Amino acid sequence: MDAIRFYERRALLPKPARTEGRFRMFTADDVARLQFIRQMQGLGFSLQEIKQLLDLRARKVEACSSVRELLTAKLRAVRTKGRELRELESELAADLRKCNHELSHRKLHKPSACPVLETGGQ
Amino acid sequence: MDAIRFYERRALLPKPARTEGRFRMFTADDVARLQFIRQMQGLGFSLQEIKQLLDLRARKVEACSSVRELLTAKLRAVRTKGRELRELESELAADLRKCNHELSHRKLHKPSACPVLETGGQ
DNA sequence: CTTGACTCTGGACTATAGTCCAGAGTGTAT
DNA sequence: ATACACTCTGGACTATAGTCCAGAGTCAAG
Repeated sequence: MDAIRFYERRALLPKPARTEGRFRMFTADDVARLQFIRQMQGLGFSLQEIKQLLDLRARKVEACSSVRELLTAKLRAVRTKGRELRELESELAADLRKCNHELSHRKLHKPSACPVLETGGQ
Repeated sequence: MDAIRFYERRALLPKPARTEGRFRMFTADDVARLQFIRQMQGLGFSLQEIKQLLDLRARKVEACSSVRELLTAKLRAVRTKGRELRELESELAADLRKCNHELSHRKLHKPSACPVLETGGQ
């Protein structure tokens, strides 16, 4: 819950309506926003960047071209990240196949050998 | 350069050989290691996690099955991240197409409208 | 062999993204 | 009505991932 107040202070979440006793009342929209924040964080965006993205979607701005630029930049970054992630994935998957294969033939060979560790995986 | 000394202290890079005057001498292997660290960081792994991965490749461990488990976990995480990233990418790409399209027809319509901002992009 | 650019050290400092806390107040189940 | 769990606040603290610094030393070119 402390994180929510933190996001509120950083203006990633709007100041919520309160009960008579000053307790925050969250809307479904707040929840969706929070989920968006968490997802973007998981993808490696900073709170500052996430705020920019959120602001893009909320603000009534005239500067469509600046929106366009930010989106283009984000998209490029996301594509690069995705490519790298796919490479890492196939490396890890290959390591894992080797490891599993070795494991299933374990008793036939010297038992301390691990093919992933031997080769360094790449 | 400060970061390198930091990684060294955190044992992500090995203690390098020194010149007579105590200057570090880096090997090609050190450079590759550093590149690996930077790439993994870009993919959202913490230094601690990266250290684990590096240790896996360096240590002569008998516990191949624990290696297997760590790889499996990493792979699952990487796949999920990749899926999310692809979703975000197509969202951003769609927003961008809308934005570009609107831009090219700008003068025919009300000039302050931005389709990305109007719809919220999803 | 001097000079200027670089590196050495430990320690202090920074930004980010929170968590933890005490003391006070609130909401609700019984 | 009271107990108990939860929330409120600002401020202090934490972990991560570094950067910046002063004072000392080193390397390489001229």
